[in-house]
Amino acid sequence: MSTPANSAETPARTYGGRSAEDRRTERRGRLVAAAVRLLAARGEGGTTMTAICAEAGLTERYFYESFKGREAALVAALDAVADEIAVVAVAAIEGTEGTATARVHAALEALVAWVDDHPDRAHVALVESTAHPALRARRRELLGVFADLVATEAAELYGDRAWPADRARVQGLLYVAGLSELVAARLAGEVTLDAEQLVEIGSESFERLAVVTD
Amino acid sequence: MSTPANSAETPARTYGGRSAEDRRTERRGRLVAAAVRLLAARGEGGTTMTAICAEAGLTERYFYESFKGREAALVAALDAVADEIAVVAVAAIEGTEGTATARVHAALEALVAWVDDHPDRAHVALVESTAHPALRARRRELLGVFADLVATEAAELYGDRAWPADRARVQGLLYVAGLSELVAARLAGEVTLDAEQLVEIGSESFERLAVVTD
DNA sequence: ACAAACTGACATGGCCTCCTGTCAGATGGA
DNA sequence: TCCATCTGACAGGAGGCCATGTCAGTTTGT
Repeated sequence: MSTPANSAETPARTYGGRSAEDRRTERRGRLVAAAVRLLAARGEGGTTMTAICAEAGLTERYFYESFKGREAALVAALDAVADEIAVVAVAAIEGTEGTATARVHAALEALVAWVDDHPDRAHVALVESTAHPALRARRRELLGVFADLVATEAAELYGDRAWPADRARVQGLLYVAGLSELVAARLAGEVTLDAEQLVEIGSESFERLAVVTD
Repeated sequence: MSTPANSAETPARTYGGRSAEDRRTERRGRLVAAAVRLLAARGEGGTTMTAICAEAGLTERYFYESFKGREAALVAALDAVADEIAVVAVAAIEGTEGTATARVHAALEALVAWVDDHPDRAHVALVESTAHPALRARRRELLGVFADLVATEAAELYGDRAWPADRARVQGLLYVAGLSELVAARLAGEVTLDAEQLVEIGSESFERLAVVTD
């Protein structure tokens, strides 16, 4: 009972001028960043625990400090990239005033610009996210989130002229999935479109799908 | 020079009443079928060479008789399933008379029915096809083929009211990819739609995307 | 200065996979 | 009948990864 507070569980000492928790999260960040780089460079199959540790400059012990296993690290890497994308998309939509068309346009411009600026991370989000069961599960969730986002925006932008509510999520999923495949194909060089054309096609398709015509 | 024809390379003897080539292709077929079953049941990671051989009731030697390695077998399995789908789609389109809308409807009905009748094979085509680099490459090719098919149909069905030619392939890709993700989501139970609703959404989306409105 | 906590390098065991090789038994043609 | 071909079962090495454990050296607080 000499030392009072958190004793056994977290001896909690400062090291290198930083708290235990600080160091711990910094190591986790390095591991996640390393996993993202490896996913981009070597694919899911090459992103082994050993490789992640080597890339991060950390030893295996610290890997298990932050992750239960390889799978958890892969999912964390995907989450990190997905968060970036969500931030970019939401910021563009919320930061733009004007007509519905203009806001959709702005969101797509921001997304395409991000992909062009970060092709490696985009590859992780669009391609490697399908390579492992755990990643696929997470990708499905993320697709659903974006589909809901799209559906919500459609309702907000177009009002009663948008999808009927019961179909919004489904239509949103079709749109989001189709667009992401198109972006992935462009990223892989299989489709040659400049950013402007891609944005144009994306927003035009969105309007055609979202707005009820009859 | 006593025995004349094909000597060293292909001793070519009948066994079990069947020619050498006959037996060889039958074994290959068993291996491919086994690979498809394993892809559906255990996923790409569980579809090892050893497992394929065990499932097919053949030994490793016969595996290498037909395939250069595991990858080749995986691709062959995907091809087998993709061929089925293409046959179903083409047959439905070509076998239906009537309006453009009716033909699109018929094609989607046939595809959805096939998915419902063969959920395992559908899972291989829609989900596991993204699990391995070699499979992804093949999947991309197949998506392109279906996108072109869709683009061609759009032009044939809707004439000048369809996509402009330079965008047809791209728009087709967006549609095909979006639809396949939607079908996959339904297959996974994440989206509850009966076959009729799915067909309706699919054909409606197709018309909205394909037909120029302005 | 000294003990406790922290860090990094390394090694070991267990497991599974790919792939090759060997060997006995079954089948077909001369 | 006899030999060549075909078939199936199995063994085993090489290689990779996961997960854990050990150990010397460094930093911190007392």
